[in-house]
Amino acid sequence: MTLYAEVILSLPLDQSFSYSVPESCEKRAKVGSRVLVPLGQRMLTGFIVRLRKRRVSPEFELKEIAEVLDEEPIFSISFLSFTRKLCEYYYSSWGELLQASLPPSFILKSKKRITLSERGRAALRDEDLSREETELLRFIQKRSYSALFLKRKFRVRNLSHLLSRLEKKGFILIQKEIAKARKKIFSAAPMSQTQLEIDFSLDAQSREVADQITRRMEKKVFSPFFLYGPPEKREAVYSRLIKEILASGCRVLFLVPEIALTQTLIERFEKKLGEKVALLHSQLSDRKRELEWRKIKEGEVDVVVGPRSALLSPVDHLGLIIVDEEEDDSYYQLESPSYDARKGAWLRAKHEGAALVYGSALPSVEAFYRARKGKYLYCLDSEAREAKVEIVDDRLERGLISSKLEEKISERMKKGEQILVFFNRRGYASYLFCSRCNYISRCIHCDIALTYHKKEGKLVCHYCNYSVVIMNRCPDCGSRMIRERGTGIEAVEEELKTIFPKGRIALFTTDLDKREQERILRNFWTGKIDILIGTQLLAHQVELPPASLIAILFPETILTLSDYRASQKTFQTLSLMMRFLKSGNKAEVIIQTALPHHFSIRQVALEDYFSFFKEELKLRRLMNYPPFSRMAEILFQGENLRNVARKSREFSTRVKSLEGDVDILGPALASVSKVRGISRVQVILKARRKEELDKVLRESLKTIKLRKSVWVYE
DNA sequence: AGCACGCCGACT
DNA sequence: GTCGGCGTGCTC
Repeated sequence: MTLYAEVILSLPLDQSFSYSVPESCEKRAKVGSRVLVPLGQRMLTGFIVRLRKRRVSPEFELKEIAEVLDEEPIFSISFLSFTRKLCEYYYSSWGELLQASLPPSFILKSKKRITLSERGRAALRDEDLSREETELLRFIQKRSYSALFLKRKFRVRNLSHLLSRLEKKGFILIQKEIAKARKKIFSAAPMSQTQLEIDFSLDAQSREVADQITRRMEKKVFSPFFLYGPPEKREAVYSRLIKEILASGCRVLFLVPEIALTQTLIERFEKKLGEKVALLHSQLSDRKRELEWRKIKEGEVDVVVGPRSALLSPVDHLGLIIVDEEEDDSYYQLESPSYDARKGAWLRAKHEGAALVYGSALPSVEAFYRARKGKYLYCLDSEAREAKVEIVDDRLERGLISSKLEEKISERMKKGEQILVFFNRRGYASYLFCSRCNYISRCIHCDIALTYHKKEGKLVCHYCNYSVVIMNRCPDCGSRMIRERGTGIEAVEEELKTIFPKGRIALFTTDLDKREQERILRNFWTGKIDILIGTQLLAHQVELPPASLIAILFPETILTLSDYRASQKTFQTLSLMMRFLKSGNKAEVIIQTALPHHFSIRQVALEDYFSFFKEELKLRRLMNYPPFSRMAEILFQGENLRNVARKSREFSTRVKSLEGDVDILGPALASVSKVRGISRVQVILKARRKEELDKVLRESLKTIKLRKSVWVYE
């Protein structure tokens, strides 16, 4: 009797494909196994998600599975159902998510190899060929190439046309081959005996919290916790919980923000937890990643530490998931397959009956609200400190650096103390314009003005990196009256260098490469820099030597973003910066702003998260933003705006025609309406509950055939 | 996604 | 007439 398999492929489709299982594969074809299957002209790696004894749709002949790639299923049933839930929640493709959870070498697919034939060689000599034909045949003279490579190399739109023509004429050979899977390497690493060195120094309050959580954890049913408190105390509680869970024979998943996994943290973890920990991070090579994946799969690892993608690692017997620094947005993957690892952790813990611990000193308003409401908030008091914070009203100032700030910096410099300056805009000026004809240089690929980078003498697009050498005449009217508008961080540096010519001043931005960034940090640590000026990148550093003066310039660059979370982002970023303040009452912070009365700036100054939370929550309630509603942002993208606009209108009409209590905003051009030549139109949906969004979105997304991304905010 | 097919203007 | 650009629709 024939078996039929339902197979999920890594395509941007919300659909499975059915294949018949040939007798030779019947034993190994199991739910959760990888298979090689034919689809159209290709061979692809898919995943069996269901086996049937009878075929469902008898209308057409099914193809056979070509090969089962695994001896034992690579995905457990519970992992399959968890990932399915996760991508349903975020409207992503299940196949893409499953693929993303595996090392790249586990995915086999056919590739077309193109080789020049003898006749082709002759034709190249003797025959008259079109420009494109000659170009391609010449290119493949020396060696053969894959079709995909050629497609990228030549910007021919319809390569398959060209290739099949050449094949018909006998000029080229097209072979389909499947890259050989590397031999299975089962790293037979011996079970490590490393004793866990865990620090138990918990104060009374932390011990009480840890005990409460432990008691609930022992029941081995899903239970969420939110740990609100400073990093050292959270870490102590985590250590204790990890120990408890390990003792009970379960494993731990520990998620941290992308940027937090620096070498120092990795070393610390290794020391504390020994070899039974797998550390996943972005610098890992494919080879190393595969090795770690296998170690986790084989159960040789008890604790998996990593950024959001670690959520998808194959840990069995999961007893505890920790999501530290819950407020960090790097948990939300915006590229396909998009998902939020914070919600993902919730879903996974629920599936596995595990405990879930979020931790933060600056929780997102949404999570904090839910934790309070759901009665799973646990507070660890931080030691009150009285930082001296002063808000300087910039509207009364003339220069970039207020006289107050200048005075303070000068004082600190005299004492030989270090200063941190935060300003969140790269470049020297937002743009250049001609004061005669008002011409502004814009990016040719994106709908945005080019940012002036004085050091490089360039105008740069911050969206696609396109750049042009700076002009001294207006390209439009030829006038020399080129002016700057909008201050960037390079201008801050220039101004400070003018005021303090002897000061050792450095910039810290993403414009520097990794090595330069490290060099600057080292120099700041060793005291070779007096004033370090940086953007977000600086604020997100895990550690910096404490500074006795921190200057925050124009936080309104974040506050005026068109995002309902702008206040929260401001509060978070400024608080992050203020972590680097030296303790003791001599240290101080200056916030120089044109919005000195805004509540998020005032409450940062008071270091009062709770007041900020209450204020922000009030606004969210008034405006019906999350956590009081759920929002979905749908971004339509395409080469011609006409088509994108038409499809997005079609979509909104469809949504409106469906029954549902959903508000619809747009379609409207996205805030940057074109990026890399792709036009962008967005629609925002708002509803009381996620289910209401689902009801209309599932239906209407299917019918619109255009590249689209969906993001969920809740 | 990637691939084939079919339609249409333009150029030997 | 063919070539090559482009939109459309399907893949078990």
